[in-house]
Amino acid sequence: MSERAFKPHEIEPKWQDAWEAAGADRAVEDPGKPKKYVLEMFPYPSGDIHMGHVRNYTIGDVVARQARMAGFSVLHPIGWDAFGLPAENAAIKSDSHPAKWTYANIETQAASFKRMAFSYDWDRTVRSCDPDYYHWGQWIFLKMWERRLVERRSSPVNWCPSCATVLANEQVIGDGVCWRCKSVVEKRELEQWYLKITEYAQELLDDLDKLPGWPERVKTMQANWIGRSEGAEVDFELCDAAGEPTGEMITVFTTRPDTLFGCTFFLLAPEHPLVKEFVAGTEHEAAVMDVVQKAARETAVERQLGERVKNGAFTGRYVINPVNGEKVPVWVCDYVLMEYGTGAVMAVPCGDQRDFEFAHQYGLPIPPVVVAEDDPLLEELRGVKERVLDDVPWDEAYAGDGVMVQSGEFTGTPTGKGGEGVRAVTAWLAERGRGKEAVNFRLRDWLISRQRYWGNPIPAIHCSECGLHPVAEDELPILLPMDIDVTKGETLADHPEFYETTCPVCGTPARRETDTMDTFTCSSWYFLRYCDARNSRSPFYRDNVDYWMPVDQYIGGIEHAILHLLYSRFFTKVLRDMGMLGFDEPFTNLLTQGMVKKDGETMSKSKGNVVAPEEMIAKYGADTLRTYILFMAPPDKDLEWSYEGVDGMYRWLARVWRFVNDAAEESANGCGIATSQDTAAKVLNREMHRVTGKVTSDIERFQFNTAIAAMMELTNAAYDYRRDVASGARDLPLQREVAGRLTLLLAPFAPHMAEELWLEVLGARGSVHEQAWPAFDAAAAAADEVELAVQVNGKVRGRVVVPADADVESVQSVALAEVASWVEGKDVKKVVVVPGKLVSVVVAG
RNA sequence: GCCCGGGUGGUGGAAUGGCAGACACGGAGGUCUCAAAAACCUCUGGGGGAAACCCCGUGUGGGUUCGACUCCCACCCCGGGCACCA
Repeated sequence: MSERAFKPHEIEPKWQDAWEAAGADRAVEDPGKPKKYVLEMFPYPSGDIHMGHVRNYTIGDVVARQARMAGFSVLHPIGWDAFGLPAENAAIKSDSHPAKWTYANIETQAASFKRMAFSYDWDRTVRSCDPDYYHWGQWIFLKMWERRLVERRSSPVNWCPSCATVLANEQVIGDGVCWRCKSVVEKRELEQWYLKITEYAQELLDDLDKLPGWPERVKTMQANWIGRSEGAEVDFELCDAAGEPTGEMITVFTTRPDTLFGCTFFLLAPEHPLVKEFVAGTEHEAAVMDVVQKAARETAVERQLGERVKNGAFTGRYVINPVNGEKVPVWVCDYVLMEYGTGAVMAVPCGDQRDFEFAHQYGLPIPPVVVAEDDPLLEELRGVKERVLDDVPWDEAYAGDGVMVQSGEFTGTPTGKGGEGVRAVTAWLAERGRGKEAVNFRLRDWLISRQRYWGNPIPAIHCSECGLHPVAEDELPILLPMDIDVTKGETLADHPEFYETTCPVCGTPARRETDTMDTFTCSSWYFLRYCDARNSRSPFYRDNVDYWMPVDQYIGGIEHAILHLLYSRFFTKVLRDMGMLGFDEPFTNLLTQGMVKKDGETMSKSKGNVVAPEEMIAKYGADTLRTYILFMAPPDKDLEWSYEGVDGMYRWLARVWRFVNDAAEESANGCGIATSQDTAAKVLNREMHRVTGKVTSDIERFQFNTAIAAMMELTNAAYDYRRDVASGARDLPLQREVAGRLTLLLAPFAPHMAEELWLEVLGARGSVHEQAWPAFDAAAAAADEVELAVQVNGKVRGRVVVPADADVESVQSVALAEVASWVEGKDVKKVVVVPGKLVSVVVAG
């Protein structure tokens, strides 16, 4: 037989050109079809594509291609997250300009994506470093400013000495290192720009419940990051240096107001403004300032190291506990954080492990106020209202549920997390105006300013006469100047021609802001821009966004579980409140794909274990690479690269190729007969229908590995048929139908080969990618006879073949006969028949 | 410490509570060939047995069930996130 050889390198470029010329992948708003927005996180143009890209974008491409065949109007766009520090570092290394490096890499990656046959609508390409994109990033910033969501203020911030810029909280990862360069982050007190994401903390938390299509893991991480705590704010009255009440209040946040009677000291963060005021010129100044300075010097890493020693010092001042009027000493200590709550804490050593340790260290009293029901101590203290015991006999604090003791009128109240005691004490305080219910979040505002050149300029002007002003909307975009030499370490702050301007309010000489925005501001709305990518009057029109959004399927790495995904949710909610769009959440379904590893480790140049996608395309073709990377593991799990596995995938595709060619040729020559009644043909026909259903449902559930396995089973069934049935006796129309079906099912995975088989081998009309996805026929997939396992007391002792529609009684009797020797002489207690599966016989004796 | 995942052959991995190990890689043997490659065929969890077949087996120990990789309880190990957050 003179069949055509499988030559991926000839057919792949041919079809890529043909599809591009035909504009095959353009997204069209077709009112006659349901829409589907399939999106993969856009890449950073860091150089050649790597296997992580191949995996991410292949997953998305299979989903997009299958959706088109299944009758959806599909938006599947691509772009580049093109601002950022690596471009500056690369420019310094190569004595070049970040723009040059960035655009060159975009070209390289785009060419690779085309070679991989990713079916993008290239007309909608977005590059975040293009002025027509970052223009609208600046515009959104101004709109946020109008809505009081932008703030410039001074606070302790994270500083990366290697990147020479500040970082957002979310960008400090692991043991206090920079997310990008892994350097140890320092604390500095600086004035910076913030987006007030905390205004949306509650909604960002609540709306996680609106995302059933997100992995539980990601939602948990976001919920933990937002970190909501319920409790109360309690006002303590300050005393003056002589210990006399001043009438002035200081507020603390606590989750356990029910333990207020156990408060024996009061703590201030080292950075708290009252600290210096309290100790200035007193005998306590030296010791307190020692604690303050030590805390300031401490790096994030030092804080992580081993068992932390708590440092503290008495300030000489007192506050008054509102529930019992007790005078409580005020200490400064390094485990209280200025950024959380009010920077002041009521210490309850019997109920909080940190306070417990601190009290031990400095010899402060630890009176028990909440005692567990099963604690013998409760017998001694039950009903005791006044403080009679000053030190608990415990080795550690008790934070669980229990009964209040030594707590005045509240003594005897059951309490614990959300217990009655919490509500009772809070209500008591509220009645007297000394406290109220309160909620605190761990989430901090998003620090977005960066002291770097290659980013979106912040559109603001500093006037020494009249303050800080936004740039006028019609002056946007503030163009990022190109004549900056980063190889000399220059930033915008080194270029007067950029920053010298006049104040838009008073007209005096003023200074333009020289910080740029965090790149994550660019990636927080790019998915909206794709819906209306060439709009020059607005970031996007609402009609277009409301048509395509929300993203039906979003695909990307787990490393963005908090960062990008949280910021994008925030932007979406703000834009919704601005009336720019009409939905609450940007990404309906999220798939976090696993990493591609080699020898158990992530691929990296320094480890020398990188497998280059382009080399694999050159050796096997893109179809093999695409199919392989989906077959090796479920998409959300890590994948271990195997060269042998790629060989195997190539072999299978070649096997499919030969079968389709043989089936087409035999059909054309007519060297067989139609005998679709025989058993072998029935088996093959059924397998074709079963596999159609399996591949369809597996793609829906992102189980690409089992979808491919099912297609392999169909291939094997086809080869079994050809082996078992002599060439003159084959059912040629069936063979041809199977060949066509396999080609259609394979189209999203191996698009070039499927197209070649469809048009050139099977001689069909119209691109395979424009064909309707084959419908699943359950009746045709059903067998008329089924084999059942017969169990006796849970063990398989035989098998019977029965008609698929056999009634329970006849199945039972056939099954009992099959296992007669196991049942003989025993008492049959029960027979369970599971249709199509098995028969379970229970015997005794 | 708290919160998520996960633990199945030599390997990657399959199994709406229903025959554990689909599919593939690797391995062994074979067909074709002067030979090799390719292709094709057979076998491939462990133990016992000549064989039919039997016993054991999804991290460990219990439980629910006619039946558990799957559900429940306790524990061990691995990976990830958070962590002096009051």
